[in-house]
Amino acid sequence: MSKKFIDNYLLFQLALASHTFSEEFYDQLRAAGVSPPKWRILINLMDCPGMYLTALAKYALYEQSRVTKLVDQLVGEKLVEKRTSHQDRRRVSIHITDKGLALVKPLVVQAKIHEKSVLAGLTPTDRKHLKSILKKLANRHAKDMQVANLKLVDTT
Amino acid sequence: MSKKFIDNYLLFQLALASHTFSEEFYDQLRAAGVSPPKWRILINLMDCPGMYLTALAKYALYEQSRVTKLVDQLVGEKLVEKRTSHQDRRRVSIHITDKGLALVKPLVVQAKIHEKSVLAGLTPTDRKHLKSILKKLANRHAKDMQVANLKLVDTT
DNA sequence: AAAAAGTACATGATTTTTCATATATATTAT
DNA sequence: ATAATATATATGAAAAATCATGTACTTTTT
Repeated sequence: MSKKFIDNYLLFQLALASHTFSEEFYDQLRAAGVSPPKWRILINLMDCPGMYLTALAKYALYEQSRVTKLVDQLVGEKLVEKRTSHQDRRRVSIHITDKGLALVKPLVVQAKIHEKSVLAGLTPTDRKHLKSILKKLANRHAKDMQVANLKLVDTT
Repeated sequence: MSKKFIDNYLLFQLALASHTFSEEFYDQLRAAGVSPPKWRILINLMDCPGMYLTALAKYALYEQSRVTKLVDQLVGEKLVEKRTSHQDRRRVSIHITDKGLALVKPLVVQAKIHEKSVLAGLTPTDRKHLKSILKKLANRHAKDMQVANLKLVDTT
């Protein structure tokens, strides 16, 4: 079958790789009773606790209003907490709870194992190249963050 | 800010790259009045006209029932046509119309220009490595297609 | 120091997407 | 040939996501 345009189109290639491997891992997540969006919120908070809601949204690649709703659900499950900033009472910093950490930590272990299985399909040099190139590409997103002059975490 | 896990986690890196660049292009699409899902259906059909609905769904990375609905909308806009297969009357092969091609072709030109701008941020060797590695990764998806023993196009 | 403009987050209506399942046709096993 | 199983697509209710806008607070301008 000829897929002349698509198979060489970077955006499709990236979407395909992302989709294929994410779905693989999402099956494991769902088996643990965690939806993919909640996982994305939780690992971001694990990496960077106390992030402000808008920053969290940008890092988790979701819309702000969606993150408001996801966070509210997670608050209901006692997996995260919201704290109003004292410096700026409009802002809400989000903190992962101990319960949240207890849920997410074993999933991080699983994620690392899964990642290994994905990378196992590549040669060591390919692995190195891939990660280094993806990091270079990530800078464009990082620039957007700067342009937005985004304040990330609560430093009270 | 320390993002120790996420910044090195392949699935996140892929999602970030895919998201960042796709959103850039989606802005152009929306300006042309085409939603991202419809674009994905249409380019797949441009590349491979007459695909069966289920195959189209796998290639466009959407669920079957969703593609049924997207295709029905596109039929309403006269951008694609559905034809029942004579060999297997359950199957529906989807064909892009001339109107559909006329809509999509200029967008393909834009997509190629946009892709160039993305790749411009990389060295020529990085560009080569990236595409070749992504193609290797794509084989896992291709294997799924084979496992599913998917009949792709109508050959009446 | 007001007024105006800007920002962070929340809210609710609308749209999109998913999930479970129905329907129609094909294939396989008896 | 018939029954049982499997497959392709459609459908409709439910859930999730988006969009436009509201509210509360801050910053900037005059």
